[in-house]
Amino acid sequence: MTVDLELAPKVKRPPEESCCEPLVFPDIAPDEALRTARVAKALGDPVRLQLVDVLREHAGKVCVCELVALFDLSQPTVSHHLKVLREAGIVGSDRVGLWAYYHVIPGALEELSQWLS
Amino acid sequence: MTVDLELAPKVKRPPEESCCEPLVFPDIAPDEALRTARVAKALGDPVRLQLVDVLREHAGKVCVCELVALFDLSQPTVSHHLKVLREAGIVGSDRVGLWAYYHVIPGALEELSQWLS
DNA sequence: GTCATACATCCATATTTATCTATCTAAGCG
DNA sequence: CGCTTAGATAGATAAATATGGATGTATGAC
Repeated sequence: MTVDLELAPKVKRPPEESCCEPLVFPDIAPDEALRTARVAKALGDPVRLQLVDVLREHAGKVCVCELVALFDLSQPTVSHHLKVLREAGIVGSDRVGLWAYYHVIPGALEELSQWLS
Repeated sequence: MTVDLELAPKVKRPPEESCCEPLVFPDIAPDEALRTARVAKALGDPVRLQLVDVLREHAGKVCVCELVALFDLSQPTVSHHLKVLREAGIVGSDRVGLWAYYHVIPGALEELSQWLS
């Protein structure tokens, strides 16, 4: 994940005759694009999308062992997907004894959701 | 992108004593999860997100040369990103003479948007 | 016809990612 | 203390991805 958005300087425009509307720029701010894309990227895997789907309904009530049982994947792989979601700021976890309970962080999906609307 | 969702058979449950709510499943259907994740994945890059952002406002009015000028990226790289968006069913293109005009396909973001709400 | 232009495709490369096995850590139990 | 169990981490590997240079393919101008 590059932090540089690679946006060209806004002054640099092609001097050619217009083939289309000139001076077009994204409406979204570069840093918002970065944050929104990061969330979308984390959701861009069917396993992770389903994990979030489960956690939205059963926040704080489902331990990881239950999440692992949902998929035909190894425990470390599910743990990896949870880590990706954690690093994207989408989920958080609480440890209670031996078990870890994950939840969707409130508002974590808000920016993406807003942008889509 | 694996087509197999790796969902475990729903009958297989851990026989151990309950550490959490048993019999939890995603609310989302596996095929919908696959489609939604595919769209999210395509949006999971700041360049592509900004491309879609521009096309939402200037659909059919911006040629690729203008899109290339927006970023500090080569033309083949922008073309690659547009292809990813095309293959995800998010954008379409029309050629007019030498130029190609892209647009966001109506409803392409609907399923993801709905799921997020 | 030749030439230039806009865009796509091909090819190579460096980086990232998904997955597993093996291992580690922390907590609970005896 | 040792043993077990839940979960995270480490390491390895195969696959996917981002990027750019070179090339191909139309189209339009001449």
